[in-house]
Amino acid sequence: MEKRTKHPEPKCGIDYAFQRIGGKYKGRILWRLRLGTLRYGELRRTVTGVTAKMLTQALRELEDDGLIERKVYVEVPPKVEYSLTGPGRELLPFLAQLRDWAKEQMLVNHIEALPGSFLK
Amino acid sequence: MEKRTKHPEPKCGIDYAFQRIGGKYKGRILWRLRLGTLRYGELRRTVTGVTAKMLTQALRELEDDGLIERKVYVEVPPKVEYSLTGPGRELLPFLAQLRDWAKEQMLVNHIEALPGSFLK
DNA sequence: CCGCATCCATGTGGATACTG
DNA sequence: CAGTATCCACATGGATGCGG
Repeated sequence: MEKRTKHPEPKCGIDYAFQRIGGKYKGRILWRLRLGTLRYGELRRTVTGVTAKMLTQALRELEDDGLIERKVYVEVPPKVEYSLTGPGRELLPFLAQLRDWAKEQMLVNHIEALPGSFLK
Repeated sequence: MEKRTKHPEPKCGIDYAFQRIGGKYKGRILWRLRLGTLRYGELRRTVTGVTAKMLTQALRELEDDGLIERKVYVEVPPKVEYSLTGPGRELLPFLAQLRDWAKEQMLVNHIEALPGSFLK
């Protein structure tokens, strides 16, 4: 094992942000942590479809980028807790807004896709 | 040539949104289009680092997802213009705030990385 | 319980050449 | 000008097994 992902030089703010939260699972991980601390296993169960490998990788990158904090309890059985940092928490309003947009889009697209929809 | 990308079933709103705008260049493309219509060549020059292949692919997916509109002028030389649709425009406040967050993070991280910073 | 190591399939993305 | 077509390197991501 060696280096953890190093981002290429961002071209602008939008680029910088997407390098940090643009992964396949990172948005959902941050969103799951909005209500407070979660253990590794809880994240793995609630972020459906993620494998242990990808979850660990995403968590490490989020940690390296200062968006989440990783706290290890040295005990048996092991316990590791993840929580948002200040910068990570600042992303929540944007994610909420994005979620609202998505919910509206899903509704509209679903209605338009219906056969014989009254909107057509 | 055949099928253009089909998204897997989204797990939630956050997932849905990132499937549509989460690519390597999509955020920057949408952001560049915030001020109005742009031609293909203009996009290619201003979205630095993108190749023709990837730009075309991203534009097609954004079009399929209803976030941008593609308008072809049948003339010589050819001319193709891209602009945001209604749903695409609704993403701009999100991108603007994300950009603000990123600018702040870049500033803070840069200061902390300086040797002998007064913040340390 | 929370990972890491390894192998392997598939996807992403760049370089180059070509076209209506 | 605005793309396609082809080739290929590398990254992403899944499956499985092992370890503190």
